[in-house]
Amino acid sequence: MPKRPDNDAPEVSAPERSTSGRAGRGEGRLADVEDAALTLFAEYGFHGTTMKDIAGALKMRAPSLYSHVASKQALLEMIVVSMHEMADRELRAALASTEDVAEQLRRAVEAHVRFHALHPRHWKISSREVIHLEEPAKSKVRGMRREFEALMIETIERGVERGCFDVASPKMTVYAMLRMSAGVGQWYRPDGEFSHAEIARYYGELVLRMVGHREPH
Amino acid sequence: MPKRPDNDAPEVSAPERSTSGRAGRGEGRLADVEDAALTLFAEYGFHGTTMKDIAGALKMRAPSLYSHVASKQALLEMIVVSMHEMADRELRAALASTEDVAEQLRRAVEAHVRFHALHPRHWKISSREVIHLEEPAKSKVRGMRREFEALMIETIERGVERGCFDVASPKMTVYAMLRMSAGVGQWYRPDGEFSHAEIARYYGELVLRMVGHREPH
DNA sequence: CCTACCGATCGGTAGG
DNA sequence: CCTACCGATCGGTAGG
Repeated sequence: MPKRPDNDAPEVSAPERSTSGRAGRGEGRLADVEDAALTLFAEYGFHGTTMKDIAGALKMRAPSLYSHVASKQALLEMIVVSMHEMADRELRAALASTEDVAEQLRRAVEAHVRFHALHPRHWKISSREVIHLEEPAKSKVRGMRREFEALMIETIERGVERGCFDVASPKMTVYAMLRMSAGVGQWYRPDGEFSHAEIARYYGELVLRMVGHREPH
Repeated sequence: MPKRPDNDAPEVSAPERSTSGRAGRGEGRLADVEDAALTLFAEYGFHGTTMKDIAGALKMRAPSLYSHVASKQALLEMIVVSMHEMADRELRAALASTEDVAEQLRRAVEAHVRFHALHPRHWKISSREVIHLEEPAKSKVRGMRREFEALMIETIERGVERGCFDVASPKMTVYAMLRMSAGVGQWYRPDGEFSHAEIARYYGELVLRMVGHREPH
């Protein structure tokens, strides 16, 4: 049995005011519920977290949650879908920010690493709980992932065509770099040895080495 | 709710004989129980799998499992601990197989990639369910992981000292390569585009590029 | 936002 | 290996 705080009664460890900066009632409460779910799902898993746990973190009773969210499943959907939308937006912005394909790749990796360092709960939940998403959300998310990978693969292929990358398999290379970047969210700590900016820079360099980029940068 | 097969009665999809090749009774049954748990925990998560599910996969009733295993928790422990022992053994064998540090690193990566390609269920469970391990198993596993990382970091440091690697942060480099190698278990398919031997070879090369290895190999 | 409560299901035990 | 059954807890609803 997972050791998770018992919430037989509302507790005193919750945010005193709304995370979204609002007054603690109204539409801002949905953001609070999502934030509590984010922390608890990431720590104990979707099935290891109960609606009572989430409510307890907000000093509420479980049934009260249902005035803000339709179901536990809907909470999971919000978390996973919004994460993929954010990551996709950042990737597209990085790719659109320059014409130099090596610089596109570097910025894409830096953005991705920073994203995972700053949103570790989202990826932890997304990666391990997709299987528990109901349709059509599950297919939607899987499609978004494939699209994300395709954008990265195309970028590397473009670099190979232009002669600045030396890559035998763009697909395997992308799988490798996406996993290592996402992995940052599992070991990065804000008070740790490296800042997220340092890590992003370092991983950007690692990836340029992986693709055999030569020119001075 | 996860869509997992209902097992109101024993079903007909289970192994007809013991996975371990024994007669289907006796000590071989423990291996069958572990194998069924491996598949179901990997697919639906530890909390998303019930003892009834595991029993159903073996055409049994849930209470019968308890003559082979002490608890659901004990099953999780067996899976996670044995995985880390296997991976550790393979790493040490790779490091001991040659004096050339670049070759040590290459073989370590190849072994690690192959391991994750061949045992994807073990890592999927280990990575997401450590949190649900009870003490002292949880601390033991975390110690084994740190030791594994330390062995890899030392290898890279040795390469830097000998002048064959160019690495600014062995620690970050190891985190990166371990994540990307473990990630193979999540996309490799036996009937897919690449064989696990091809992937291992490719990832070995990627890592040698990451560490700035130059000499011809 | 609450109390009261629902049917379903959980991991595990008793006792054969 | 089984049936019968335990206390606890689950997500969610009713009705304020």
